[in-house]
Amino acid sequence: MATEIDPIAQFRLPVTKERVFRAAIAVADAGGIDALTMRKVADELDVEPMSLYYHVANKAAILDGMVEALVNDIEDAVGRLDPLPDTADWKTALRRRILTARDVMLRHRWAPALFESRTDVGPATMRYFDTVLGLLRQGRFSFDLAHHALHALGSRVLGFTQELFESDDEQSDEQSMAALEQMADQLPNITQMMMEIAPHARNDPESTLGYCDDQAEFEFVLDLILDGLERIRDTA
Amino acid sequence: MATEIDPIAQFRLPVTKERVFRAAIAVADAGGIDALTMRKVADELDVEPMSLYYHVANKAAILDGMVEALVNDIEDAVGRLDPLPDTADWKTALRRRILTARDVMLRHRWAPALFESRTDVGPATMRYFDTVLGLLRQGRFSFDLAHHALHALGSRVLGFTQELFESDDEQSDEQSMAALEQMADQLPNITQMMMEIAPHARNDPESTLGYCDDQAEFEFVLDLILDGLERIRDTA
DNA sequence: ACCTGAACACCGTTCAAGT
DNA sequence: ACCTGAACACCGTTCAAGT
Repeated sequence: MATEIDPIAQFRLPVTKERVFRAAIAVADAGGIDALTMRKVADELDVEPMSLYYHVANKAAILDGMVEALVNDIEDAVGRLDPLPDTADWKTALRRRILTARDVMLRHRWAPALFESRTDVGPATMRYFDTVLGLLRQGRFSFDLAHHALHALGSRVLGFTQELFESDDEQSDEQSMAALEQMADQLPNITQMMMEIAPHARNDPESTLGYCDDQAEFEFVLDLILDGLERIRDTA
Repeated sequence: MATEIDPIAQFRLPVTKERVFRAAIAVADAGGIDALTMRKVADELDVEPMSLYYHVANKAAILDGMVEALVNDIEDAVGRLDPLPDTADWKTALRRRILTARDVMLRHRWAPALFESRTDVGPATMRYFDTVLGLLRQGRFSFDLAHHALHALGSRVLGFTQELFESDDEQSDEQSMAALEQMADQLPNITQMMMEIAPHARNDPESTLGYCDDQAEFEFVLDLILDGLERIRDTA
């Protein structure tokens, strides 16, 4: 039963679920999540759009698969880290894992919004949370407090927070700064804050709202939460 | 120059920006954010789809307007609360404001995802943050710490956290529970947690992952953050 | 088993035109 | 000033058919 072989198909890698997800990630990396269409993913794989439906049920399945693929990337990145000394405590291990997750996320700016839009949690994500839960348990957290901890960390455990003030690339910082100055009388506190903690930022188009360092803020809040959890553990 | 009057139009309210936003909110309340199309919003206003473009630039402007409308709803709800005694501290005031915001959010389940997807911050939202900043300043926070505090609270200041484990209505809890049991060997910690802190939940289809109380978790984490901030303020 | 072509229903939006 | 009809480009997806 020698199956006929498509003369073009034999010169390209066969389509698989995994390759569909990776192609989708490449499309999103290149053009943002709005550019992610079935037709573009198919293009990326050198295949007709309808072929995708042989491998995945629909677009939602691709979005779910992208999330799982990125969680696997995080787990791989954590695996490549130098092993921690036996003396390392839970906070060190968890903190390092979370900042590694953040490294992965920073390479896919569209990912946070995608993660938060999904409602189905896949097996890779489940295992990720199970591992984090294990770290907390090693840190002598009760299941009850560990459960609270997962809620407290939220998406931060995967290395991101969805910033409400995220500036998109369309609107320049000069523009938002100008809009802000126009409302100065209605925003007495924000205006004063801008002047006090970042007078230099008024002409610095590099920084988000003129004065935020996302990485520093991420770590500040992360430590606030980790320290708060530790304190609760030790006083309970 | 007596303008002709459309005999149908005179029996319906004139379309305005505000009415477009309110109609969009009604559509999303009824059918979720995916059901929000220009055509459905127009239907809601008893008007042709193309008429909307006379009042708003595009769909993105409607989404931005919906966010602003909800922020105004929050501010109104806060305004309707009994005034706090003069002795009330910053934490009481901020906590109450945030839980009031949450009440509004709970009436619009699609709103959290929408809020997080927007990148332009409108004037009402700006004023909201300015007010929160004012509360922190009254609590003797430096601008620097108050700024950190806004990051630490994140979307929580508007009454929501985007739960990664949010169960959608399609997939029943029995289903996710069954999927979880099937992976039990790969999820030793989660499995044990489920058995330990919520053995009763295994047959309780009412609770999210079987044992989470969202409101209680929200308040737990809120207090964790507020207390942590207060501690930093007092030791700085 | 794997891929494709044609077609459908639906979407946001443009443009020129109506009153 | 405010609203509309026709049309366009694009989307996810179905179905029957190809090799």
